[in-house]
Amino acid sequence: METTTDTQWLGESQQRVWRSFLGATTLLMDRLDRDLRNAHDLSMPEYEILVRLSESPDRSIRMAELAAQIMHSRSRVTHTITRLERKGIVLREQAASDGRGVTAVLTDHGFSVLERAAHTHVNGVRAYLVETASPEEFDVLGQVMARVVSHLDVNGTCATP
Amino acid sequence: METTTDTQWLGESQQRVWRSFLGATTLLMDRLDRDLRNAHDLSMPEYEILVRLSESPDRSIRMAELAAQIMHSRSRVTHTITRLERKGIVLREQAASDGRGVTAVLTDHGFSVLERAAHTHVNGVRAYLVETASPEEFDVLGQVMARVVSHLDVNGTCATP
DNA sequence: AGCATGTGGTTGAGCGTTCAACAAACTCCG
DNA sequence: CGGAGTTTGTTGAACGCTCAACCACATGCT
Repeated sequence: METTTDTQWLGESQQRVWRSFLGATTLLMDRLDRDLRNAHDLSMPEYEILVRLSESPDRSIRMAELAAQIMHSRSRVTHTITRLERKGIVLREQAASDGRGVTAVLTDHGFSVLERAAHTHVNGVRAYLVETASPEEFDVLGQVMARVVSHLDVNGTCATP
Repeated sequence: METTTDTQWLGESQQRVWRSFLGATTLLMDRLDRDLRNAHDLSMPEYEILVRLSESPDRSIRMAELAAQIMHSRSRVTHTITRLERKGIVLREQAASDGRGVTAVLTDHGFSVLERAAHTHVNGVRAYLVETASPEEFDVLGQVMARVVSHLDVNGTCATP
């Protein structure tokens, strides 16, 4: 572990950046989530899943792959898919070729929910994030975030407790 | 609201940035939280509160002010402080001069918990975020995040449902 | 003073997440 | 083949957060 004094503390300005980052992500995620819920009865995690499914051949993805794509635990995806299934937005299918495999499939109803929700979401992302940065700044943001991901997402699989 | 077609979708590269951002924040927050919990039985939200209290005169802040600083709802802060109180890390005091006011106070024990936890947290922030960016990039990050906050945090008060 | 409105803080129910434990199916090597 | 070890997905309890309702005090208007 760490002894009592060998830590390199954050400087004044680094701290300011870090606190802005914390505040911004809190406000941003809360807001996007709330917007989606109010307008379409859909949470952000649910929305992310719909997006991935809709982009995939057959509108279906295996549970583990889905979890990896959105960086959620397998357990979390199980629960989320269960809720989505109850709403008739998604359904489960046995994966051919692997007895354990389960693939989530987007229903037609689910797709139409997504089509409507996407407007709300994208407008939010634009207004709350994209518009606050110049294209150059936005690129920098992307590069840094990508590095954070590849650094933290060892072996492409999220927290598997 | 929005009609069916007037939405300006995100371009290929904007989408990549946005997804990196989502993934990075998910992984980053999860990891910092887990590190703190494993080493010090403290969640990120709890830690944030301790930091603010420790920086404040008398190591005490009023509930609403605390909520505003860390961008959480008043209700959320109430719950978090209740848990911290049970752990003996914080205690509640009636605010003089306002019959309704309650201020949270950091106990000595709480302060010593914070002293130890800070190492873990700061090392994490450095390793997972600061080190992945050049100083210039990090500044850009800070500027953009600060703008997001001031844009979303109208009236300095978080989501008051 | 007296009533309306606003603010500070709490409460409890319900939802969503984590975590640890588990079962079933796959892999691979002796 | 057969059994150890891994991967996939689920489960249920415990925890944390949100939301709406609420009480108590404060403020402002007439």
